Amino acid sequence: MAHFAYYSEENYLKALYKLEQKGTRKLTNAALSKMLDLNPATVLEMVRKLEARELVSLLPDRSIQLTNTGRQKALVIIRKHRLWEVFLVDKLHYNWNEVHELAEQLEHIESADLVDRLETFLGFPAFDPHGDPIPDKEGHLKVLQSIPVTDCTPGKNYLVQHFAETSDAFLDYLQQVQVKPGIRLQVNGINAFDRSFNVSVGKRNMVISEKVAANILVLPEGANQ
Amino acid sequence: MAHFAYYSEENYLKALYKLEQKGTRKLTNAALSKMLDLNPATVLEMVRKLEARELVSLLPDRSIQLTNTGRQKALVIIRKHRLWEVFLVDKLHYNWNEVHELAEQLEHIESADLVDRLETFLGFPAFDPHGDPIPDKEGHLKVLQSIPVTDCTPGKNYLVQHFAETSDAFLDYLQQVQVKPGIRLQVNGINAFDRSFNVSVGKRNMVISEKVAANILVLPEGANQ
DNA sequence: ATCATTTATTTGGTATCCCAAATAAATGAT
DNA sequence: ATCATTTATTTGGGATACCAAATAAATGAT
Ligand SMILES: [Mn+2]
Ligand SMILES: [Mn+2]
Ligand SMILES: [Mn+2]
Ligand SMILES: [Mn+2]
Repeated sequence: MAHFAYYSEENYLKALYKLEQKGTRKLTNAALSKMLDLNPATVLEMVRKLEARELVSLLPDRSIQLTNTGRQKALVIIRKHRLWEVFLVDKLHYNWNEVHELAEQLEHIESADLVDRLETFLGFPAFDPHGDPIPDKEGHLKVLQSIPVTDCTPGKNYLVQHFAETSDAFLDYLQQVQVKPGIRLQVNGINAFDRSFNVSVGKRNMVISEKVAANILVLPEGANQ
Repeated sequence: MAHFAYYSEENYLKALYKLEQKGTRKLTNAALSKMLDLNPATVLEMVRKLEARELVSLLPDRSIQLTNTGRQKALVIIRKHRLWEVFLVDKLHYNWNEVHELAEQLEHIESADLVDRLETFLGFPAFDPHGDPIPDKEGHLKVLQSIPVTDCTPGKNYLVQHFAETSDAFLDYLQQVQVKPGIRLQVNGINAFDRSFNVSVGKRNMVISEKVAANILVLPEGANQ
């Protein structure tokens, strides 16, 4: 085993990929520092190392861009992270809101084929326990057509697909109110006063804040995954 | 997750435990450096850090001794290492001679209960794929009464238990000649010329060098494990 | 006891990642 | 255009973990 693990490099690439996916137009040092919760000086230093390794490009306007190599590497880490999460939930019976931190560690295990064997063992799952798609061996990621609950047509049936937020606080909340991927959801109405949402989830009626509604992403029932 | 992993500390403790078990009477810096394949200056520096952390004691004769805390920590790592090896062989279908390096990484995953869940999932195995006993939750390790093939009574039946050597070269050799834990072994005779051993392994007869014989550890057939 | 070899230790580096504090540059609101 | 705020960058450090080369100390064989 190599003595330098380059865990950090992998975490930076993943963070950059996530910012890129979020549609952040100009990927700044400040945004990346905030996402990684690290000092901007640290991040600047590291980004320059990543540039030397040709994993990111620093554009003239000082914005940071993943190279194809960098993006590919990020997708490998995401693939590993999500497959380990499936393992933890399906095989070790963790709750789906408990596995993220462990997967943060496991995603860095270095091996040519461990993750592929894991995928086979798990029966080639398409989604992780949070409803996020798992990149295939070639790094291809399914693009989801999901929309936030705030954009749902009232009265129409939807299926919860995944979530825009991934914080522990939000996942714990979802666990508590029993909202998870695959469950049926319908918007019954919106309270004009605070823009909170009356929804049916499974067989229960409940009220969720606009903020929560914006972070639950759903698919129209019967749509292709 | 803490940013300092202390992988090295764990590897040092494991190495010290193994030297201790091997019966090395005076545990020197030189022996530890050789086992870890690191520069003696590096090892000395690290041993002093371990002493500051009260995981080892440096005796007046400059020998290194694990404290109880240090030994307990070593046993936790060994427990994790061996359970991950069982996972890799039983669930991901690796060969038993391919899993050591991967387990070297996986043993460092930090979690309060991952290893216990893994143990449950694997059905509480008593031994790893190499025949070595797995410490329990409290760090208790079965003491094996195994003896090297060089000490066997010719004509008597034995079962291969585990191995004194764990190098890749040796494990690959064993895989090639199909010697693995659980297989029956009998010494038919010893060649006076080079002290090589004529043995029956399973249903086959073969000749093994004295060095190989010394590194295969067996139990009399019918003995308590 | 002497001398050669081995072992332990010191010294001065390196690489990876991280920080705080100071400064410089860019941005934005008036 | 001016000034305040935000962002980027520089500078000087720190921790973990490693190395090579020089020196000191211990060991062992004669
Ligand atoms: Mn996750
Ligand atoms: Mn991570
Ligand atoms: Mn290890
Ligand atoms: Mn083993």
